[in-house]
Amino acid sequence: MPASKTRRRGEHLERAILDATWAELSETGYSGLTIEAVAARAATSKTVIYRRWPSRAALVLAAWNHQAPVSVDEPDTGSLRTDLLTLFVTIARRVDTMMSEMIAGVMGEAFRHPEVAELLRDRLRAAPLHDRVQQIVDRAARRGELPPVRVPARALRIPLDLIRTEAMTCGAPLTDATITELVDDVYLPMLHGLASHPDR
Amino acid sequence: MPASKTRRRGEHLERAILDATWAELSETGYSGLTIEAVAARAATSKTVIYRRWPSRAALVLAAWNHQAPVSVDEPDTGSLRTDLLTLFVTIARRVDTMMSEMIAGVMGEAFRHPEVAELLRDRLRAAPLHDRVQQIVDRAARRGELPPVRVPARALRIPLDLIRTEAMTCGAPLTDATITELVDDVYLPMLHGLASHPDR
DNA sequence: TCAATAAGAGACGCAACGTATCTTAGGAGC
DNA sequence: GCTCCTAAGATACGTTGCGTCTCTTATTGA
Repeated sequence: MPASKTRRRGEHLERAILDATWAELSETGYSGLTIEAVAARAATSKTVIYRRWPSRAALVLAAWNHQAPVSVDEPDTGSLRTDLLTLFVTIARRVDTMMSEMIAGVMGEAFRHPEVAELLRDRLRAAPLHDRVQQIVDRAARRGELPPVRVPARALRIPLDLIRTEAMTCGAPLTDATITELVDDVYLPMLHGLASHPDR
Repeated sequence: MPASKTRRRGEHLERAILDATWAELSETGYSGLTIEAVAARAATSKTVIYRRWPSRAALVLAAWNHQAPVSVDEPDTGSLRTDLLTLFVTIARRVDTMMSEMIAGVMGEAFRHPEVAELLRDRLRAAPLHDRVQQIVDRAARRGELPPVRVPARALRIPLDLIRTEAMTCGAPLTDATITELVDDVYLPMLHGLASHPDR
């Protein structure tokens, strides 16, 4: 492409590449994503991309982090169970097919590139959604639905873990029935167990 | 390779290919696995493999299923908690790094090949380990540690799901601390919750 | 014994990899 | 405003593995 456009640099260029990566992901998925296609879409060249990110997985992770997380307000629905269902549905909507395939792909490469593994781990652990659970539990305690508990960090992560696992093994969005199952057969019992046998 | 060896066929040949696949998986992992290398190791040619399996993922799944599952006896340790810890450790030992990377790889391809997705789903759901949980719970009920419960199918799958998720995001075998966390902060509370608030 | 079938060898065009080289634009410092 | 110097961008390269194809030859079972 001759000089009709001015040459981009730094921050600006980087954003363009990450946006192009995200667009490619949406269109062709992780397995179909090629550095060459990203370069073409961003109207730059492979070299520029390789200068910044050492692997496809690193690029994709950067693009993922670059995507502004849509903030969601979690309303008080008046009961612990419906609060949880709402939360699970919110998470499930976010972990769609493209997302799952991307995570599977990045996971696969994480075994070869330790630095990717670390980035991925951080990404999955830092999810702001985890805090929501404690808020929901606190509300339930205030209502008297549950004795007050401090939910362990591990238990806070479970909703996202379960939904991700399910989405990845099904290769399709979660059905309402599955979500109800996760809440009624797993998570709600777990919270009741935690609350009524504290510590142990 | 000229005809020093007699030409293999059918069943016999198939086993040789699946064994070669498993060996390649162990050595180079899923991401490094190539059909050409498998063919070379099995002393056959690509054509023969492509005639039987449409994709790398399908071949790997077949090799996985072909691996004879090591049968493990699950002893009665005298308490629900230690029974569970023993079970979790058994599962975790089985889901080692190679296994996790393989599953991640197959999952990635499952999104493109629906028939692979189905095979994978079957493989993950049919795990004989699921039944163990109900046995352990029944024993605990007999001891009086827990009211008797019928654990829902979804809840039976949780141990394997959690361990797999953890192994895949860590890229390393689970530590004892993690296993203890999964039992104490998640699964044991869940069972107590299920047992003391049946149905709901 | 002979035909049908499947194994095995190899060549193919293709796509993307990751690297290396070179030119040129644009920003910083003076 | 001029000049460096850095980074952008283009392109070409060898490599690897893909998946398909064609052709020969061994084996089997009727």
